[in-house]
Amino acid sequence: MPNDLDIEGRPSDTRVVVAMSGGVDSSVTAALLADAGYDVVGITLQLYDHGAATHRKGACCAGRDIHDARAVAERIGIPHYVLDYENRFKEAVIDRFAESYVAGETPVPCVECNQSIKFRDLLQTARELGAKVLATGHYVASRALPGGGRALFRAREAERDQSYFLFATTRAQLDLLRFPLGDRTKAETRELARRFGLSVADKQDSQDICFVPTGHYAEVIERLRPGASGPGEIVDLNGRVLGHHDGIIHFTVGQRRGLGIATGTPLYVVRLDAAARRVVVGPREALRTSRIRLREVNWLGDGTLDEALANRPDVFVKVRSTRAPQPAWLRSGAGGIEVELIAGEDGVSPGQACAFYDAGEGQARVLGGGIIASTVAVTNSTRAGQDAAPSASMAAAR
RNA sequence: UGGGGCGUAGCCAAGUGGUAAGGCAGCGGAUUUUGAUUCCGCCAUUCGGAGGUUCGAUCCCUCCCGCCCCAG
Repeated sequence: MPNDLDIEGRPSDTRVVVAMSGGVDSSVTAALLADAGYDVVGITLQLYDHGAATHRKGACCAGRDIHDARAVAERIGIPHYVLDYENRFKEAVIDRFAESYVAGETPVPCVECNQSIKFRDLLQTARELGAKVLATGHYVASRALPGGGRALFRAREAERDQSYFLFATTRAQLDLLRFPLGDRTKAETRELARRFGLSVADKQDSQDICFVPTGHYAEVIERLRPGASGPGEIVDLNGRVLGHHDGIIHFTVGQRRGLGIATGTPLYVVRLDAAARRVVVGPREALRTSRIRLREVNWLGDGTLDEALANRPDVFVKVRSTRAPQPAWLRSGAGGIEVELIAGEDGVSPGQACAFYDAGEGQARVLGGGIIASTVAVTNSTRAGQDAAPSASMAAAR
């Protein structure tokens, strides 16, 4: 009979590696599993230089956090290892992050980190250590499917749900991953932390990009790619020059602040033209997007992606982490997989994630998702350059 | 150097004898395991300058400075 991690055998015979960041969530995850009798091994990844980030509250996996993770492991009596993943983290996450910005996109480093660092590299390490599965403190639910395999669902507490950052998890990875906190609330987690006597019980939630200690991500990019993003023009939808900026990397679609241009009405970044080093701005209405083209699509629903697409399925999508899933159609278009947003969304940026769900509320099943390659405005007559391979937007900019 | 108009925060702008609206920009905070958005707060002891009238002037008068228009 399978135990509560859906694995055959007794907990004590089941080795589980827990990815411990030093925060409350992963600490409680480890404590919970240890308490249930599993053979738990804690692993903390050192992901980046901790010199700069040591004093940063809420940062993950540098100095202070490693310390906290170690203390928790000691407290709950499990072995704990710290692995140096700095190089691979830099290559897989930080460098890509910089490249994405330089290319005029806005990346989601957490997606990349989960996908390659945690669920590929660390998972493999866990297997090598004899673990049946890798558990993390993510707020997302994973359940065994009747016919075999597992499915991913949004967390019980919708505001806490982290499925947006996990859409790229493959089925194979899903089989080897467990998320014990998916059906718990944050309040419960903290309560458990107190009950287990963990020092991190009241530790502040992490936020912002973990490897950007100052909160100024552009500084990091500038250091990694000196001069890659030079100054350029800020133009309106008709190409009229309204001002100048010192680097496209400082902006993202939908952004209002930082433009420094005072017309009587608010201006937002409508799109970025990396080749021409231009920031195109317009009124809020110009932010409305009705269609999104995706790349790197991962399908987690029943059947194959092609089978699903054949039916032009009704789905719900999230194009940002902080909003409830919105109704959409999924289909195969000229340029690949496309998402038609029924109600439209504002400020959708290439490089961001688009996660699919089977419902707009509750613990919807995660059907996968993709990276936003380009967007099409609601009224595309005025904005030919918006739907865009780089060549098209360059042509439109002239 | 004839006539007319205007000069209020970084930009735009209301007020016009009773003690400086608003928008944009900017700054700070809240929210947020991505970027944004959004929300909240702050932002002219002072109205081109100097005098005068008045209990009291951004508002009335005089002069000066600057800008704009028309110009027979």
